Amino acid sequence: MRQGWRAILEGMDDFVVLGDYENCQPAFEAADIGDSDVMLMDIGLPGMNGIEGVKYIKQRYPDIAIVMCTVHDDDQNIFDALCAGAVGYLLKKTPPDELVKALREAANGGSPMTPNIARKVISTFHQSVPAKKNDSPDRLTQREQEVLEQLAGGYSYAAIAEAMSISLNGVRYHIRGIYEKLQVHSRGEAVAKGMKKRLLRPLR
Amino acid sequence: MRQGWRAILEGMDDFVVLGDYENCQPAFEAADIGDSDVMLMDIGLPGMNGIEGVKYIKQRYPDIAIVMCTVHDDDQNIFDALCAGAVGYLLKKTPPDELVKALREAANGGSPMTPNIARKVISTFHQSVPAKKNDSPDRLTQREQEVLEQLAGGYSYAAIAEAMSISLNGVRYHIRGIYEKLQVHSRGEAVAKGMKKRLLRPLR
DNA sequence: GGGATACCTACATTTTTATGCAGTTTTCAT
DNA sequence: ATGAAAACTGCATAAAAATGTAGGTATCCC
Repeated sequence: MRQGWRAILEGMDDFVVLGDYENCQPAFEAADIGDSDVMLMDIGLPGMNGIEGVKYIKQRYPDIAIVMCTVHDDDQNIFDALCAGAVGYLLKKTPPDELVKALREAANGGSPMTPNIARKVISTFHQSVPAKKNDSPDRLTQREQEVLEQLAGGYSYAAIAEAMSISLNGVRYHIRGIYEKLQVHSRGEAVAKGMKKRLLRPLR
Repeated sequence: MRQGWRAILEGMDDFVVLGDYENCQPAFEAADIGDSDVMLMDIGLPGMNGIEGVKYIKQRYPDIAIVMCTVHDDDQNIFDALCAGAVGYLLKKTPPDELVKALREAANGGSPMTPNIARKVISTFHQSVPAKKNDSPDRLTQREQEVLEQLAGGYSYAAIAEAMSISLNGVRYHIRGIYEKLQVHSRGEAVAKGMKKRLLRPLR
């Protein structure tokens, strides 16, 4: 597969293949590794796996655009790779012409992904819908939602009280409601659970 | 512009245009609005803006795939739209053939985006690189990083102590370090700041 | 052989949080 | 008109968390 791609890429006049390796070790020892603009990386590799490989490269050469190309399409691997610093994520079944297009895109500041993976990524932003009147046995009230957001922001009860123009006890009242509905017993847990349940937007 | 797109889409035999509207109000009143598979939405609209529009639709018809198509390419608008529930984000300069392709992609479970926007989205996953020995006047130590992750998980000091096999005071020791380096005075603030600084992976 | 840094323990004190209990007001649906 | 739900207020107490002070041990660098 590697050989095939090398051949294809060498055939394009806007690509130069600096090297191809079966695993991270020899690749990272190559003298010209730092000259790469784009790097294609697998995950299931002998020795250091691809995700660790991404971290390693990112630490030394932060400007190389790394695109994952692997058979793994589970959330864990996808998000781990992206967190590690990969800019794109393709599956091995990607046809050659799309791969070439993807590499160009990566080199030009884009982030090539399969449509499916793109949707997974985008979905992490979606907040849970308030839902009119139905389902969730105990969804947060308007005010509770507001308090939860403040909690996530790291403000003290006193600060929240002031921001919301209510008393300290008022804040306590809402927090009680939040804890009960979320089934937690501390601020940290509430925020963590709020994130998981998409009640809070990722605070970035 | 709307008229142009309508004409183009009506020309495709796999599209049926249910309607096109200048703003949200009349669109949401259309009887067949719920039958849509895909919806194209602008942001700068008279009356209810596009982001609010997305929320409104998502609440009533969660299965409609909404693709933003707008001139706004600033982070705020992009992420607000995605948080509100949009599955794709295009710019108005998108040529017709790509737009059609994007709408098909959206209908088939994909998330069309311009390469630039895709990179912005992916970048939110990237964690700050540990950095060998240089810069950041006070970056967290290995252990502090671990503790911060536990804090973000919502665990109590006691739980963290057990998980890390150190004493309660050991946990306190590291938390001190974190607070000082992050210039905060509470758990919530530390987690919030850790997220902003990309020290923590978005906990989704 | 220092000196700096990370890692850890222990103890004490003050602030915040978490919870229990009680009561008032407004709104909204039956 | 009645009742449930939401949005508060107050007071009290126990449990956590935040901070200050004071050590002790490794490791790495010059």
